[in-house]
Order: sequence, then C-alpha cells, then structure tokens
Amino acid sequence: MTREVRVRFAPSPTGALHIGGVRTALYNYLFAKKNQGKFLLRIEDTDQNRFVPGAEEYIKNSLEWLGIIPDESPWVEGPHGPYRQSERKPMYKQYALDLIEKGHAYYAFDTPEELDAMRERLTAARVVSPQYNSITRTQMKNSLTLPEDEVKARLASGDPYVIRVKIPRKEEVRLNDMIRGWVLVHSNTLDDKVLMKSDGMPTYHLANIVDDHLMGITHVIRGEEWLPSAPLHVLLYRYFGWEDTMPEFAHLPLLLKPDGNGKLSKRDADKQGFPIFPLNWTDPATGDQAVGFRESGYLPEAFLNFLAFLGWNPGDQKEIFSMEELVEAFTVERIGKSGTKFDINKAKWYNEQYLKAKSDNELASYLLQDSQKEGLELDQEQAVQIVALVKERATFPSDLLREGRFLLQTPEKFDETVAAKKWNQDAVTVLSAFKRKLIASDGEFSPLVAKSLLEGAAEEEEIKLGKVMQAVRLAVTGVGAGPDLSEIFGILGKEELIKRINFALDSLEV
RNA sequence: GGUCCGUUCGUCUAGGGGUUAGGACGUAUCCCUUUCACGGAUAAAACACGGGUUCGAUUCCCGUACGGACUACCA
Repeated sequence: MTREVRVRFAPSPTGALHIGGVRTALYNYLFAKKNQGKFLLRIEDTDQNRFVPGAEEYIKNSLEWLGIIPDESPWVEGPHGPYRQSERKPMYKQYALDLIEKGHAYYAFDTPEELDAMRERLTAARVVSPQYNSITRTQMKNSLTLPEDEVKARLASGDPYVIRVKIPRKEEVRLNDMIRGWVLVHSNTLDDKVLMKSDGMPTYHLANIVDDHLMGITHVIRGEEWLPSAPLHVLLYRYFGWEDTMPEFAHLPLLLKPDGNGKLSKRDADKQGFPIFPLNWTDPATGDQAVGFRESGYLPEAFLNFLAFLGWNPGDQKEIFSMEELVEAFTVERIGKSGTKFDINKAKWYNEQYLKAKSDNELASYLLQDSQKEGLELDQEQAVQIVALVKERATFPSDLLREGRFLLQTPEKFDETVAAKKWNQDAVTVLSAFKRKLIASDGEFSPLVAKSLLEGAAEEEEIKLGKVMQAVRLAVTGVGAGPDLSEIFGILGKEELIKRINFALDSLEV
C-alpha cells in the first residue's frame, strides 16, 4: 500500500519569512500537488525566547500572496491538529519518557554553568569538539551517573532537568537523501542532544519527529542546514519504533549571497539594494524596516517562477512557468546539489516578462492607482493609451507612471545636458513654425497629422528635421529620450502641445 | 579543529566516456528606431587541480584545493 503523499513546511515564527524559506515552502507545495498529496503548514514555536509577534501572520500572508496555500494549517484545521507546536506541548513529554523507558534517553541535571565548565575543560584538554556524548556523559549529572534515589529526589523536588537522547558509542547511521543519495555518519560524531528543555518544551528534534510521525508526513523537504542532524532524526525514528513509516528526506541546496560566498542574509540584500523578504516587514523589537518583493513591484507569479528556478530546472529550455506548469513539471530529481547564488537581475527579467504579458487594460489599473495617489487626473481610456506607449520600458508596475509621467504633467524643467547640446536657433525656428501650423490647423488631430505638420514646418524652414528632433522632444517632454514622438503628440492633443511649445520657447535660451 | 555536503561561462543551469560543451540572465557590438527602450542578430565567456581506469575523460574512481552547512536547553 502506498501512502498518500503528505509534506509540510515548518517555519518558526522568529521574524520575517526569508526568501529561502519561501522556496522551501514552494518546493514542498509543488511536490505535494504533483503527487496528488497534501501540503501542510506547521508552526514550530517551541522557543519561547525567540518568538516574534506578527511573524506567524507574516508567514500566512506571504504564502497567500504567492498562492502557496496549505491544505492543513493553524488556520485550516485538518485531522492532525493542532498545527502550532506550542499548542501541542502536552503531547511531547510522554514520547520523551517513552524513550527513557526504552533506554534511549535520560534525565540530565547539569546547570548551564556546569555545561560551560565541561566544554572549557575539554577544550583545554584539546579534545577536538567538546560535546555531551557517550564519553563525557559519564562525568556529568544525569540519571545514568546519579544514584536512582537522587534522581527520584531531584525530580520530585522540581529540580530543573532536561531529557537527552542517549546516542550509542559506535554505530553507523545511514540515510538515503533524495537529492544527495546515501549519507553515512558514525554515531560517535553525534552528541546527546537535548530532547526536552527545562521549560518543558521539546526541542526541534523531538517535536519535529513526533509531529511528522503523528501527521503522517511521507517526505521531508527542508534546507541543507538540517543535513547534519538528519542522522539523529533517523535514530529517533528507530528508537520510537517508527522506522517503517519514516519519511524520505530531501535536503535542499542553500541560497547563497550574490557576491563571494555564504548563506544569503538580510545584510547582503540591504547592501545590494534588493529585497530578501516577500512582504514588507517591520521588526517589532527594533523597529527596523525591510521592504518586500511585493512592495518593490514584483508580481507574485514572476517571483514564484524566479524562485522555482533557484536550484531547480525542468531539464528543457522553457523558462516561463505558471504555478500549474510548475506543478506539472516538478520533480525532486531535478533539484541541484550545489548552493545557489542569488541574482536579482534574473528576478527583474522575470518580472518584465510577466508584466509585458499582461493586457494594457490590466496594466492601466496600476497606472490609474498610482496616478490617483498623486492626484493626477486621467481616465481609463487615457491610461490604456499611455500604458501601450510605455509598457515596453517598464520592469515594475510603478515604472508605468514614472515613464509616462510627462504625458500627465507639463514639464517644469528641462534636461540641462540635452538642452545645452541640442537647443539652438534651428530648433527655435522649427518649433515656432510647428506651433503656427498647429494653431492654423483644424479638423481631426492625430499622431499622423501632427507628424506631417512638424515635417512641413521643417521643410518650409529648410532645416533637416533630424537635426532638431531631439530639441522638439525636449520641448515637449522635458527629457531627451522616450517613446515615439508622434504618438506623444497624439496623446497630448493640440492645445497641450501648443502650451508646451510656448513654455519651452519662453524658458529655454539659445 | 571535527563531521557532513558541494564544485560546468561573472550568475542560474543543460549535458554526459568520443559534443563546435547547449540555453537563460548580465555584458559588448551590430540591425531596427530621426532618441531611449523593446525586439532581432552576433560576440566574448565555463567543465577547480593532480593522479588513476580507459584507445579516449569535463563525464567514472581516488586524492588535493577551494567553498558551504553543522558543531546551543535556536530552529
């Protein structure tokens, strides 16, 4: 019998969800949907000290923005809830006790000071890596070394204690990672990790295994930073007697900083001036603000597509994939092994592709919104016209107004470099003649009409139009570059055109 | 330091015992355009190194180097 595929994304609410976490969520989601399985979201909030208010809501909003919707989560209860580990707290202890009973775990009463002292002593003795393990635990205060009476007395009197796994001295642990193949680790390099903290909360290792088992998780797809502790997890499944339903593991390559090496961090993103979080985030403790991809103008489908390709590829040349197409094409076999440097240029390129694929009507609503914020007046029809003209030059929706602003606002100043180079007597002569022709013209005004009027003006004055074209553009738009001029004439209309030419003639000196 | 993981153009990657090592982003040049952008074309640009195995290795094996992750009562 093959089990229903069930995967989970299990972030801890310690701050804004990082782009790497979003990718992990995405891969889990794609894998679940590809295999007609379920994607669940579990909040791993077992560390009360690191809990950040708002972080959970942020995770929810981020995933919703991208359409990575969990089938089961704290907000969509399923058969295996609750989906917040803090709410599952009472369940964990029995499992830790079960392990003690089976001889795979023990109580430890060492204080933080004693642990420090032990590490210092071992470091001084040049022991390579000081850890609480099969050798050192014999010298520490735990239920393996203390008399049974004392252990009982300590527990009864409420002495603080933790529960540690008892890692065997000599044992080979092997696991088959879906991405990396067989990974072999010797138990003597593992330490007796804390399973249950003195505050009664489980650590990640315990809670994770217990919950994954209880929730019927079949595949664990998570970041590579977990690979070193995966052998411990395998051991725990074995000790619990759950080996037959142990999930398969896939450890994803890390997202690296764009220059040099190392894990991508918020610092790097700030330095390079690009977002690292999906949404805006304000740290409630420090008040530090970070802009999100969403607020920077990235379209969710573009961001998703970009993210999917960070460490995965479909094996063919196609690069633009909708969520449905990603689901269809996704396999973990095609996830790469090596770390992936983050390149914001590629993200921008994806955004351009998706932006350009939108209809003028759809794009117009962005322009309309942005314009209204500034109190600029324009209607849907005008907005569509402008969008058609400037969308080729936009990466983000906000570029629409930036690129088309001169069509909505009469320029108040002129680009000085262009003016110095191109504004001359010929320009004044042609523009003056153009203006006269505009005033004299009647009948329907169109880009074509406007253009022929300008050509006529140049011809009459015996000046080559090419020589003054830049100056005409400067007069009308205030800058030296932009979309096709006759189209601009058409959108501006005769009156506005005359007004702008007059203003330029008055303001600019030869 | 130890354990584990990794290494194809600047970046993301395809490929795989015999290839002109392919694509995309970025860069450059040209074309289109009386401008800029878009678009089109072209170019520069990679198998980390050393040993094996082999008729032949970028591809398989082993080392080395380099990089990364982990090494908490954090996840």
